[in-house]
Amino acid sequence: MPAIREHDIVSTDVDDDDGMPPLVDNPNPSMTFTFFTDMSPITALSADPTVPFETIWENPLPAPPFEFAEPPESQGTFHGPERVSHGKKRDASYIPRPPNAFILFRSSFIRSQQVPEKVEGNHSTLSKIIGKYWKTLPREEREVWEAKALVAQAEHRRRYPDWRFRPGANALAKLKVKDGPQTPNRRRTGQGGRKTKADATGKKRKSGDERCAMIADLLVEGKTGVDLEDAVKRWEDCAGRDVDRKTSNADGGERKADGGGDEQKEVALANEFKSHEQAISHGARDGANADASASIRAKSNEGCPPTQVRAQTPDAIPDNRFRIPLTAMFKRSLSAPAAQPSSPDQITSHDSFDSVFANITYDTEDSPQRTRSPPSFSGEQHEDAAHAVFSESIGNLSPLVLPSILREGVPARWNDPYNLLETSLGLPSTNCPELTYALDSPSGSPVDQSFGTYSFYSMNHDFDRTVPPGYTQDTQNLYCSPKGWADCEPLYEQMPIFVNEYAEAPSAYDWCTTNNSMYTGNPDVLHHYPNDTGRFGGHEMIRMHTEGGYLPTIAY
DNA sequence: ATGAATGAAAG
DNA sequence: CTTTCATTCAT
Repeated sequence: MPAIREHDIVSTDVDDDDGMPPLVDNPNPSMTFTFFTDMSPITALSADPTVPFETIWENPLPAPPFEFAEPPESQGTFHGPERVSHGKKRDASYIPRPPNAFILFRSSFIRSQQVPEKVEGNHSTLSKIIGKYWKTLPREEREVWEAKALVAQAEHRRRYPDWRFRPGANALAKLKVKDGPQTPNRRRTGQGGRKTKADATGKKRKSGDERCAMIADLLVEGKTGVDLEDAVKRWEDCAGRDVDRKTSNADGGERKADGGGDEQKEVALANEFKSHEQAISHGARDGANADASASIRAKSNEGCPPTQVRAQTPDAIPDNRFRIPLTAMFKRSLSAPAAQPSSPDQITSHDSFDSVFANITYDTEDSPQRTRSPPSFSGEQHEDAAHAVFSESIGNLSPLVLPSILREGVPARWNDPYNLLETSLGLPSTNCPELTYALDSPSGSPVDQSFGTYSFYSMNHDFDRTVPPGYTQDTQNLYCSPKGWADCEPLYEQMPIFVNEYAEAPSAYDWCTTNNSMYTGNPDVLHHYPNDTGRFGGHEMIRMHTEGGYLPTIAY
């Protein structure tokens, strides 16, 4: 029994059924809101506390390429605290951290068993491979995982409102339990601490890294399973030959900081092998990795590619430099006091709505300037204001959704955080912080239930979320383009309406304005039609019709 | 302020 | 052990 637990607060009250924190009397209120009578609870899916937290990201629906197809036997199984995370014996009531995007990705990847055990069974090595693979993910694809992480985080907050991350607590407990010497407080020994594997590992480790890179590249090319195994085998043959050749030369046994020739040679070798493999079979995966030209020179000797340098899997996708991660966009510390301490069990759709209403503020306090993230956005202030709203929305209301998935050939959507199209609302600019979400959906069923109408309405269309950082308004054409800031006026709505990763792009949106004007349109263009009157009590209304979409695994 | 440390999954 | 990321802790 650990002396210190991270969640000690949670245990203040235990008389409830599900071990949830005390039911705080939920005041909700003070703000008047209007709802549609036909709105169904959007909480339906996640209100059940018996559902493992992990279900948030354990969505069994296959939807490549954004989700890995998993072997049948593993589907529907949960992996998480309830199942004893990973051999780590912990207090039954221990609350793990919510997973981040990468962890989710990694879990899914491993569960998908795309890399055969024979190829690599060591999880440390797998982490390396997956880490490299992760870096090659196109932005849209990574956003999916970031969004999942957001959802997971939101759900985590919902289930454990009082939980906070306490790095020190566990460490202290450890020290206490093991009063022993305890390895020098050096964690993350990275390279410094214990690289005593100098000798025999000298060559091994290096080629091991190279192997990881190679496997990652093969994955990028779309190779999995047996194909991957074969390709790896071929590479190992070639690499082995080359390594032998190299070791015969001379090697003091230096690695690390070696930046010099050997590493580069190996990289070159790997690169050319990659192109060689590409020649053998074209990768089916998307991305900017299509480089068939290099594959022409596949005149291999003994099945091994000739020596030649070639660009490898990029360490970082250029685009990512200018991209605001969803996790940053919706960032709000879990530890930040819940603006609305309502009990999870009490969360109903209306409660959710209320909480949303009641907590929308322009609090710029918790918006940490991303000092290092995006290089230079002159529109940070705007974004900050927007960020506050987003944060609250995510934190209390929750992501109804996951970020839009920009599929191949699918134009940017009006509500895509990074792609503004014609979204001018042409509405009066009255400032009114209230904001509401709602979801018309068949209530109840989990995961793969299609949802009919997805509604979003706000009492204010002018919350400062009009132009995302890096975008500027084109007053002529009424759209924003990534130029700069200049004189942006709040003519555009940027609403974080997300759809879960399995949802198709909405077929149409429509919304009603205070003028009882109705807008409708496709994801890329919205049209106006004025026939719907008086329906929404004078509030801003956006309704999104979707087809073939699914409810998010979790909703509030 | 900013870097270091922690821990989330996994076996 | 090993990854990335989010968060907290310490300087």
